[in-house]
Amino acid sequence: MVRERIMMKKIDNATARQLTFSKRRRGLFKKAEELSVLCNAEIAVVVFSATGKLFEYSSSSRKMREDDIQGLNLEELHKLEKILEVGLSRVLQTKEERIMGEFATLKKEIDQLTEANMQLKKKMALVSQRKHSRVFSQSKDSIAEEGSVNITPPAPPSEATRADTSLKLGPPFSS
Amino acid sequence: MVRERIMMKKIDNATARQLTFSKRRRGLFKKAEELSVLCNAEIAVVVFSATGKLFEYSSSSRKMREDDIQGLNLEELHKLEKILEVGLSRVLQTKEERIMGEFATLKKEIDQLTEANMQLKKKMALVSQRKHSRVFSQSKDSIAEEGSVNITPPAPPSEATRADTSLKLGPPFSS
DNA sequence: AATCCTATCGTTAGACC
DNA sequence: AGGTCTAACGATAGGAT
Repeated sequence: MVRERIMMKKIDNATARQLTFSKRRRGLFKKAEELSVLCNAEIAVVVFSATGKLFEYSSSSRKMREDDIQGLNLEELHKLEKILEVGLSRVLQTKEERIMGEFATLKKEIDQLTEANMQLKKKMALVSQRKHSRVFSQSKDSIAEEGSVNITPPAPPSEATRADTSLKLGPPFSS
Repeated sequence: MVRERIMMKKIDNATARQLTFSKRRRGLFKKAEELSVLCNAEIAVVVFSATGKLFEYSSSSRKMREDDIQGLNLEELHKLEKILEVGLSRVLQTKEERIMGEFATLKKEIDQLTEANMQLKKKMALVSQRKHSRVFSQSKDSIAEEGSVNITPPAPPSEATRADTSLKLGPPFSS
């Protein structure tokens, strides 16, 4: 078991690559932590895996503190501003698209359920009629009974929906 | 020269600390680069030194690429959005303050120069008078001569100035 | 996928330039 | 400040669990 020198190129074997990613990511975060402690520096590290998962390290509980930014000159501020602007706009745009996608999925689901509900109502009406012929009259208004599927139609998605990307989100939808 | 084990706390000696900061920062960026290459990951590292200087590494020429963000779920997007929002607002605010400070400094300088200029004009007028008494008449309109200090008064800073923080910046002012 | 193990590689403290 | 050198420390590939 001779340890071989690592070539600096993408690891071919997917399993080995994933393992290395996990190990070296921890190593990187540790190095960042050490640098931050030893030299009193403020550090943020953002890692996107090839599969798109986000990993993040920040030396001071995920924030760019007042103090850290104070010392920067205008050139540095300008540079950082641009980085953050691009990042934020990308994130906002992706988030909006994602939300729209979720809306579309939900709407589809609702349509399908609504359709299913209608079918059930029809069936129910038929059963009700047959019952009626054998026994006696029931009110036609109270079609919905215990155990039936009944859905309140949602408000139709308006133009305004699209603009609001800062919704208070509940537990995340899985992607 | 026995190398001692490093204690994980802030290095007391300022010189040694600076040296370690420089070395380990390079090391950290190298590790980030390696991880990015080996595992096809997208990585950004932001380091603020204790003195406030900014150092930045990004695996793909300072950008959060479309692809990196695409894979994130809503929770991750929300998280990243918040990080970037806070960072950006801090940066923008600091930049604005910095620019306002620079404006104040420049205005002060201008006031001083204007004052100096007035004094020089007075002196010039006196010299001119004395010359006149010894030689002969000069037009009183052409007070400004080669070698004299003359400043065009700037437009007074308006309210509008404060709002514009996205000025096209030239070479940075030193801080 | 995370953790342990360990031989080995890579990083870096300390010294000098 | 920055680069070089080197011994030793720390990270990690490969393997096992």
